[in-house]
Amino acid sequence: MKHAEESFAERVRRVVARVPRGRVATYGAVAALAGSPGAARAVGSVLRALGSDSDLPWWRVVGAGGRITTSRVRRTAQIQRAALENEGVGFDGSGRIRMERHEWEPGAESD
DNA sequence: CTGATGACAGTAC
DNA sequence: AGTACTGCCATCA
Repeated sequence: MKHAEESFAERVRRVVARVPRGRVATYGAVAALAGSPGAARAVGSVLRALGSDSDLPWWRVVGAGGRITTSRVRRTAQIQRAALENEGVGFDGSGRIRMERHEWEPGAESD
């Protein structure tokens, strides 16, 4: 069935919702999966405007190289890191996520 | 439609 | 390795 023209935000939410627990995806990857490669910044805007009633696992979206970029908005970085560690995501000594271990590979969701 | 903004990304120093 | 600057793209006034 054909869906109506979904906005970029709609597609982003859908992609983020697909990210399995214990895995993370970069903004760039989400943007590409949403159909607009290079729109990483736009992805950030979408996630920022989510809301408290959103069940979207926004914390599974990280910056390039597994860096937490949410520090730009607030102390959200602390919450995000706690949530990720809670899911079993490992960080290295520099506060970066071990992407080699936790980078989400679309299609290969079998763990 | 033009301009400003922003949970980014890549390059330069 | 950390900071600064530029580029890209979607949303908002």
